[in-house]
Amino acid sequence: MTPPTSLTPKGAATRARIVAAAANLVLARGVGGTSLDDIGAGTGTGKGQLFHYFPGGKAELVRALADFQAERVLDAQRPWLDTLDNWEAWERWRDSVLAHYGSQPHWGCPIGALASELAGRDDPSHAAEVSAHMDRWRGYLRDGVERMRAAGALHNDTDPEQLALAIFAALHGGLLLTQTMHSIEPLRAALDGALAALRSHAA
Amino acid sequence: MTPPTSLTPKGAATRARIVAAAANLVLARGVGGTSLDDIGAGTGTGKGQLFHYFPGGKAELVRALADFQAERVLDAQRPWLDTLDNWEAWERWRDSVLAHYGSQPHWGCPIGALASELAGRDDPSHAAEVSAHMDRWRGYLRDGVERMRAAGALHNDTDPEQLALAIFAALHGGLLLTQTMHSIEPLRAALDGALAALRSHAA
DNA sequence: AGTTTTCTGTACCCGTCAGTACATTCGCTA
DNA sequence: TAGCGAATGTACTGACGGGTACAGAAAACT
Repeated sequence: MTPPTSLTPKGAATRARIVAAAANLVLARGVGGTSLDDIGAGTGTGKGQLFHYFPGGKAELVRALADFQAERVLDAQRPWLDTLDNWEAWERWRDSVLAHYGSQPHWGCPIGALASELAGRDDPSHAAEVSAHMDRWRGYLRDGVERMRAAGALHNDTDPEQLALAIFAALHGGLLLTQTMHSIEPLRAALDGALAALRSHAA
Repeated sequence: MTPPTSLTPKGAATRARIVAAAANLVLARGVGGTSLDDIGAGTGTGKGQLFHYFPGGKAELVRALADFQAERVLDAQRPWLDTLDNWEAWERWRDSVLAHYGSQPHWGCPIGALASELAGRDDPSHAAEVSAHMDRWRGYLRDGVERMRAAGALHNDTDPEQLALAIFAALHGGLLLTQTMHSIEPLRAALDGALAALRSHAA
């Protein structure tokens, strides 16, 4: 399950190279559309290395990909995501999301697409690990709504869980549509709509 | 490309049986996760029939599936979807969407999941045909927003295209989350949020 | 230097799956 | 009842892809 007991600097570099390249390939063509040979060709490596660094095979590689992409995506939203407690911060958060996904080499969300493709596959635990990232992400939004309410910016009867769910859904729906429409516009519209919904609860 | 020059009633029934069963299998496990043998087993048929009725192979079958599911999904939203011109109609529409997806044998949206899985695959025209269904669906929502504005229920500076995009994104994001959370709640929250955004443009 | 461990490359195995070939049965019409 | 096309069943093929075996190169450690 775990890579060899220790990694030399060279080994760590190779492993990182594989993850980064595989992440982009999978984002572009999906897990099912990306073979281990593709990944090897994209990194100048072969199956030897792949199974050396990911003894669990493709499943373990995909797990590593999910972790990698989750960090990348969440980092792009910081520091706003962590401190959502005023209207200005929400706007900034929206801008950072738009900027991040607009600069990606491909449309769509690495985590969302992964979660969707893996849902209802053979291994439920596999899908669960990916959706755990989704839950964490959604949790940040819920905390933000909660902070807004605590600060008196939102009505007291606002349900942070529900509202965060709505914002999170809008975000991912917008990302799904960027995939099919090949444009950033749906994401912008979706986030504007989500913030309008948030504002409709203003105290 | 087209099935044999003519179909007997028996043949038409078999074809329909294949489409219906395949639709559910693909909804549950995705295109990549469903083999032609699976479909055969699920309908008591074999590859003989599959290629008899869909000479274009899996690609043609998937196209038929998309058409089938699109009609099914849009029909479930009628008549509200066609006549969105007052607040009550939007509420009814929301209810019909919730009822439909709540009664499905599996979570998620057949069209949305298909569009996401096919985006960035080998055949772009294949993905385009699926997303054409998405565009049509979105068009109904845009017309509804347009009607609301024409009726004076929304501010005149409201952009129906943008607003419909936001509502459509919320819908599909909610559906994506039903897949990962195995609950209808995210869809309900997403639609409530979308309608709140719509109401924020009330005249 | 020598030994051990990590790193890298290649060739192979085996299951799965889309697609094909072809034989057989069914159902209609003459 | 003969014949024709549609409908069905089965066995096969060829490619692809995940995974394994194993051998050689490169470091690290003593």
